[in-house]
Amino acid sequence: MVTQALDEDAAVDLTQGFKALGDPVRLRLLSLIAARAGGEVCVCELTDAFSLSGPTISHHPRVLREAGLVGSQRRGTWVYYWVVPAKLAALSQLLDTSTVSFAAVCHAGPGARR
Amino acid sequence: MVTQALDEDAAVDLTQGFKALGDPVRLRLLSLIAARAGGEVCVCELTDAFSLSGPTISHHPRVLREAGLVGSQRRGTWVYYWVVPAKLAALSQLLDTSTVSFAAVCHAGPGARR
DNA sequence: CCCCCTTCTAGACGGCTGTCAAACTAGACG
DNA sequence: CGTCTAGTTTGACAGCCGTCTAGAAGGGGG
Repeated sequence: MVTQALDEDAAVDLTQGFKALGDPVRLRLLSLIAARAGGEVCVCELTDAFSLSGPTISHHPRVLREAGLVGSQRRGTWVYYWVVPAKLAALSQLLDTSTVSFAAVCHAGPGARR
Repeated sequence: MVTQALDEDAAVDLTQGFKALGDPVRLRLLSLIAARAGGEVCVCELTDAFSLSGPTISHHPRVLREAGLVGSQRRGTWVYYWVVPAKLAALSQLLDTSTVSFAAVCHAGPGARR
């Protein structure tokens, strides 16, 4: 069954998510958004939470958004961000050693492999 | 109180793990190791699975090891790697939106904590 | 229409990171 | 000891990434 693991394409795709999480600022940013039960957080709140320049703060949510981990919308003057639970769940499940984890994604067939 | 999320120290610590996963080669490497029910995989098998130079292959498991995601041991001529389920579980749980996730780590309250 | 506030874009810069070739170390086997 | 295989270390180099400053774009309010 599972002697084979992730094929390259799947790995690259998933990597996007993990790469986005691989920065302290973004991880805190995401946690800040996720911790908000209401779901939405205004960028201005994010700016206040870090001692970083505006553009830098602006940069990180974009990375999270491009990785599919959060969504965003402008309403009037302010921009709001919210998490995309499905994407987080997908990454979470991959690491969950108590489930099929890697095995499920991997298999891509018996001999497939570059 | 959970309006606040991950503090910086916690974020940096967790980031190590995600950063290690943020590379297609390492993700595939890890999946290759994790998919092995026996648990252990010889480096030579990893080398065969990728078309990368020896040193490069050698580099990636080291990153995984330094992130605490895998362990390694030399036995005779060969070196073996195995996963550290606890570490993977910790990362997985953080992303599991059905649990306390970020909230739990952040709050640093009643005893619990990484 | 003009100004202000919020947010993003553009460009630049320094540091980190993935890769390789070359050389070295650790064991096994005569 | 000599030599072969397995793996790591070292050093170099290109490309990516996080950060900043400066400036632009989207809207609200006099």
